Amino acid sequence: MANTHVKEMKALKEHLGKHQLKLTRQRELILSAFLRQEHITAEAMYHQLAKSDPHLGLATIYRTLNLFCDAGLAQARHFGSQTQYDNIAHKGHHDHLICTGCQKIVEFENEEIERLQEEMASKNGFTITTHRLELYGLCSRCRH
Amino acid sequence: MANTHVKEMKALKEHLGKHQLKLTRQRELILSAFLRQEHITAEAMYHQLAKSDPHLGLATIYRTLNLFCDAGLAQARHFGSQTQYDNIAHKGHHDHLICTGCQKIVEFENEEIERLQEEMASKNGFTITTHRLELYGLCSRCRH
DNA sequence: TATCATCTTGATACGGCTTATCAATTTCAA
DNA sequence: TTGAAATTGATAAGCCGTATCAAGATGATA
Repeated sequence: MANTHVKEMKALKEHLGKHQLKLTRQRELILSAFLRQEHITAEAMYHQLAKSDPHLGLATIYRTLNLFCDAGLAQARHFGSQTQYDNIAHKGHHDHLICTGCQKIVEFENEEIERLQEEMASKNGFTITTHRLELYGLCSRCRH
Repeated sequence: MANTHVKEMKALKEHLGKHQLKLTRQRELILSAFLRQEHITAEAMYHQLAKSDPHLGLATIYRTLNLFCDAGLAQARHFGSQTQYDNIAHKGHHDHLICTGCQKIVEFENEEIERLQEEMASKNGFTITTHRLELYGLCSRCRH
């Protein structure tokens, strides 16, 4: 495990400890691979990791990515017929523009929107830990 | 068919005409039910319409809702494991503040955020048809 | 309005994605 | 080191949406 991901590793261990779960070789491997991505599907990760560990099961990948969601490291997003697991660390300021024609995804960030979100939250007594903003529509190509 | 939905009916007929498709009893029934909703799943509509027409097939609902998407009356959006069909005519959106402690959901609206969304979209060549904004965090009560 | 090519429907089989199941294995606190 | 408890891998099962196809409905045409 690269020491660049110490923070996330620590967060995971904390979650595991709190819920009587165990740190396994597979969980370390999957975390390491996951943190290198901005977002990935279980299937894609399965093929990617087949090289380092040919016996790693697809079910384990699904279970582990869902575990990361519980631990606050990942966020699941349903798109098309698949589930994308977003890396929260990268995603912090990445919102999505999604073309419903060709499924293209464009990422963007806007500080002003973030600021207004904070404002709306505090106005309602909330403290935001994460958010999700997706704009659906047609890209210039698909509009015709 | 209620005469309140004349405009949408006309749009549908236009699409049907252009593509050599036919206007059927089922399509009229489903359109009428669909326009009363802001968004609905095929399954939900299936149960809802079972009263008026017990023989209406689920496949027909899926086909017809997808047809509405093609005709520009509806917009499919993947949510959880299901597909929500949004009524395009309903433009008023509410966004959500979701407490991860007690699961409370607070709805809010912010014109400025909507405006900035449009801005980001057009900057990337997109035309937005719908969006989704969810802020996750803790409400004042759960913060302690 | 009767005809009939074409489209649509309803029932259901099918396929893709994700989760449940369970025996064997691994983890980790004592 | 030991053993209770969690995890894994293989795969069955489940869910959602689409494809298939015979039977029925539609609507352009005469």
